[in-house]
Amino acid sequence: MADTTICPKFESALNILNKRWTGLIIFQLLEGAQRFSTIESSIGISGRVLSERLKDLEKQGIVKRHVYNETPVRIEYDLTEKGLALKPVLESIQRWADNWQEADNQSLV
Amino acid sequence: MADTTICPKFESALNILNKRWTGLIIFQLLEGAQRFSTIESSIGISGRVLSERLKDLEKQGIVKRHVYNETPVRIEYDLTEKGLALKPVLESIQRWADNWQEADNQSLV
DNA sequence: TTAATTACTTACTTTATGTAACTAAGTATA
DNA sequence: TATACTTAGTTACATAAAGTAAGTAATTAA
Repeated sequence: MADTTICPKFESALNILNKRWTGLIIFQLLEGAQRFSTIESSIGISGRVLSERLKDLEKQGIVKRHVYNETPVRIEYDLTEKGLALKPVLESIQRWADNWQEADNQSLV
Repeated sequence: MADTTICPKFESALNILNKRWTGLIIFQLLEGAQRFSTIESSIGISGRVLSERLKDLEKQGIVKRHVYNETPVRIEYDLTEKGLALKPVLESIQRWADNWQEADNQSLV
């Protein structure tokens, strides 16, 4: 794949959103900290990919993992400040969707 | 893949952006109508996938294809009103990137 | 006649994602 | 004591998506 001349910050930001599921994961976490299994079932992602995404997002400083030594162990993920800063992005997508998307376009995926 | 309970319009909007390359294609077209080979080389996408994406985007009413019978034939793609309406989305991503992304994060893709 | 140009398509390879079963640590139950 | 349950993953394998490189069709130029 060739290098491009577009702003690298912008490109790396797009590379977060253009991976499948990341948008929905962040959207979910905007509602507050959540556990692995909750995210998994609420957005319908597979555990394999969720695990991969959360590690990516943690590495990028967008998500933070918290371990609570209860029984059984409780682990929660929440957004960092950097992650919370994506809220306007998700909101602008929501606005566009409300104005321009048909409600039954899911099949066009 | 399970059904989710999240707003279907929002989900289908995310499904546009979370396909690889669509964000960059739209970003390019925000600068005005462009031909296939121009988009191809400016963002570094392969012809195979670009062809696929442009068809998708056309089907969703985001991009319009214009044929000019010159020699050799000139074909240009530009954004529809619906496509242009994505400008604020791309701008909010740009803003987030400026504030939060490191310039050298490309490798984290 | 051969080559060049544009906008693709085709065949094949590599990477990403989906599915389902499995593991580890701790606790509860029979 | 052995079995089962829970959460948070991981592993192995299958399918789908994307990358690569070569090919095609139409038209024109050398």
